[in-house]
Amino acid sequence: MAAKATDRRTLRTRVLLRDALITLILKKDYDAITVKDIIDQANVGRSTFYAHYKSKEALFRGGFEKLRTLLVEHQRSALAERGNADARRLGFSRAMFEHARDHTEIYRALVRGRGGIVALGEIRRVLSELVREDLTATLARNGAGAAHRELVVQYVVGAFMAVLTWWLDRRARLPPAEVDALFRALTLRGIAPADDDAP
Amino acid sequence: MAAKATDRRTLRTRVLLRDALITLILKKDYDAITVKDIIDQANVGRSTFYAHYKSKEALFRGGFEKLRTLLVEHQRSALAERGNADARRLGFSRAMFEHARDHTEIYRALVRGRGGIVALGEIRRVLSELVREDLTATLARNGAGAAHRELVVQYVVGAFMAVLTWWLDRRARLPPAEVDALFRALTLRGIAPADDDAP
DNA sequence: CCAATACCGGACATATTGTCCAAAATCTTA
DNA sequence: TAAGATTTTGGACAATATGTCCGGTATTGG
Repeated sequence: MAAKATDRRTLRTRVLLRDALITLILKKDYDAITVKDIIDQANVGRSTFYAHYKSKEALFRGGFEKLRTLLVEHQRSALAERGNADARRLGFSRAMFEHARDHTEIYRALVRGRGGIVALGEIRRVLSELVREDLTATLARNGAGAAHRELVVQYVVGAFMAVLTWWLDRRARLPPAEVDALFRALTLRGIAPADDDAP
Repeated sequence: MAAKATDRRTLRTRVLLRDALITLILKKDYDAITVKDIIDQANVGRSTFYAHYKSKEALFRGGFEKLRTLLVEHQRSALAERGNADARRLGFSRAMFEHARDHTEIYRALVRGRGGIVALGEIRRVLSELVREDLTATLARNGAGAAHRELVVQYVVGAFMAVLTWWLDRRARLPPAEVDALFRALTLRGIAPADDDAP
């Protein structure tokens, strides 16, 4: 692996490779993309590619680092808020929807086909971390549901991923704020919220 | 493609191939399995494989058909039962967990790794219908959340699939009744259930 | 300026895919 | 049961992908 991440040549190469992969993903199925495609598109030598990434997947996965950082930040600031309890929960949700809306093209490309498996898996991994944090922070006091906390983590993340992909499939018509609100309501209070007798 | 599905040789070969794939899936990652692996395991000629299936995927999908039929039948009989109203809410849940437990081997083989995407996709499709019915039946009166009912469907199914796979990954240790109860509680009341003052 | 380092580019061994064939084995049915 | 139909075999085949390696060249940081 090319060690120093500060060398201009290193940075240049990595950007070229990532951009090339994104370009290709928008054009064809993730599975159909070969290392050769990538280095041709990026104008980079084959050995250079392997000097930076072990495989196509490694390159692909690396692209999610920024997203992870973004979501972690939002989660942290949400947890730090002093508002009502609900506002502190699920701090990643809103940011995630907004990020997806701001990069609809690439997200939609990511979600479809085989690449979606890797992409969604990666997002799922990041979100699981955050939800785990959330639960640890907010459920710390009542040891009640702590027994199967991991089940809850999977439940929440699974639900979120489903809503996210549904939303993307629907071309992200609903405003992020709205989907976010719906998701939060469902997650925090369930699908049968106080069967209010309101007409 | 070998035409006649009644020829003993044909049937024998297909069974051999499907069994071989299942055996291999239990041993290694779906992605890592090659056609060669399969025909070696099945003791079948390479050309024979391609006489029956276009690809590894085709074989995988075909093998899943049986499970799908089985699942639908199970759901039918579950729906036909006469229970009180509460029991019919999310009625698929309990039956699904029990069915999964009764066929743990196959489920785990299908669900694990990336090969599971295809299988889970089918299950997801079936469940979506059931949940849609559920919501239509129980939320019919209050037109409130009807606007984005499909979002709720995806939410519930996504959450359920996540719990199911988590449960399977954990070797289905928890009794079906217990997972079912947890899932229902989360879905109907949310993860922050009325912060009951109970100690 | 110059030593360090990253890139090139192409060769290389290896592996996988999917197709093809003629001969042998097996099946169906008359 | 015999014969005609069908399937399996086993290996050869081209095409393509992967991952490693090297000497030579270009760029960089100090």
